[in-house]
Amino acid sequence: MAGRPKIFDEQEVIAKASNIFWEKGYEAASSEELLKAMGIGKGSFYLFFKGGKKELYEKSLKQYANNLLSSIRKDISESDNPIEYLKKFFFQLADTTNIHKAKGCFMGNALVEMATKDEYTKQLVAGLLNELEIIFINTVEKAKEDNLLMTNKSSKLIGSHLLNLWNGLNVTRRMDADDASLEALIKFNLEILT
Amino acid sequence: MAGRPKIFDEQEVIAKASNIFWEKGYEAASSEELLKAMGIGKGSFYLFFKGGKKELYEKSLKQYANNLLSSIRKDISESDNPIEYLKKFFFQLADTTNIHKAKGCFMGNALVEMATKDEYTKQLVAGLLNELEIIFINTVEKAKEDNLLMTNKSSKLIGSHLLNLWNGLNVTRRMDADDASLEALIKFNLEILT
DNA sequence: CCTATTTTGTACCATTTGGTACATAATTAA
DNA sequence: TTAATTATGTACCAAATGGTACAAAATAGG
Repeated sequence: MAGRPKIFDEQEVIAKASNIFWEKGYEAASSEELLKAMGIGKGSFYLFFKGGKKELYEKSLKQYANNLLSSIRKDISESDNPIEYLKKFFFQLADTTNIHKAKGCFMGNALVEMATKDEYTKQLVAGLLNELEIIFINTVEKAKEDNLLMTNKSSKLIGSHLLNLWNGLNVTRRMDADDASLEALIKFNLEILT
Repeated sequence: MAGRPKIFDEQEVIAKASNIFWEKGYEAASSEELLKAMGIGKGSFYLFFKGGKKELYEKSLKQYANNLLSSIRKDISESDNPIEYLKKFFFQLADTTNIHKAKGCFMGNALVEMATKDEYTKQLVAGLLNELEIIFINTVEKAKEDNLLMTNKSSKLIGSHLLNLWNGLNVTRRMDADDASLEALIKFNLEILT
């Protein structure tokens, strides 16, 4: 294989672009700052991302989501009490020291921005969030089987509740409520997991 | 008072601009389409909105929110069962025939878009959403006094839960879930009002 | 060492952006 | 009728946008 060698790794530059997109959203992230963050020039970028900014955005969302989902799946499968894991997962949203506090959920942000702007991307993001919901549902279902959880509510209902809680908290916490209020709110919404 | 007469009403043009901002967000709403929707030219616009697009956006948010809040307060004060009113208020979010289904909540959208972009506007919107929360809290509090509601949870907790539910549903329903699932989700989250 | 191949960096570009300048139109008060 | 005042419409503008063209650089194989 001849040719000048690439100076970047695709996954790495996508990860760097993700941070910009997550913080600023699609439109507000200029290609200039994206390129700067990625550390590559326009020549290379448009050679490897023929779809331009939109392609980069979609790949950012997919990669970020898949990493997150994989990480959660792994943690749950390794946990001896998945319900407790879920609780911690939500309580982290009340932690002010969390770096990502003001950024919300990358997928949720994208859903809001793309909902009226780009049907394809919206469906893509909706699918990713759906995968998170499925994780919730499966985790709850298995916990029931393992007698870790007693409830007459369906796993589907609880899973959809958890996803909606996730979506809501990622908006609500941007109102700068104090940690204690958020914690009480989360605790209340997780009583179903008791 | 001398001078050429105005051809527009400020509140009316703000309302028209609100529809564009609500649907597209701040950045994606171009001044061209805003002006077109408002039916006025640049000359008039920049004369009355010295702050330009940003001022228009903020006034749109304030006016929309104040109208909504006033309307809700009025409905509640006239209702003989405010708790039932609240339930209907939420169940409308599961109605597909609702015109605004895909648009989410104007304030929630703005909070997401402005959170990392403009601290002032973010605080403004957070304040407006807070007013909605206060309505929830006061309504619940009064319902308790009137024995319309029995619960050992604080009104503040329930109010914050309702606001978070509102925020969540306005994101979640953009995933195009079917009405029945959304209804079940809402029903579950409103059991506290039973 | 030369050639084919692949990547890189930069100069360039059309379009769109929000916003301004200013002449003109439409009023009222004197 | 005229002068002062206020609103309107349009021509214009600098800056920023995402994207393209292309020459130069860096490699591998022959």
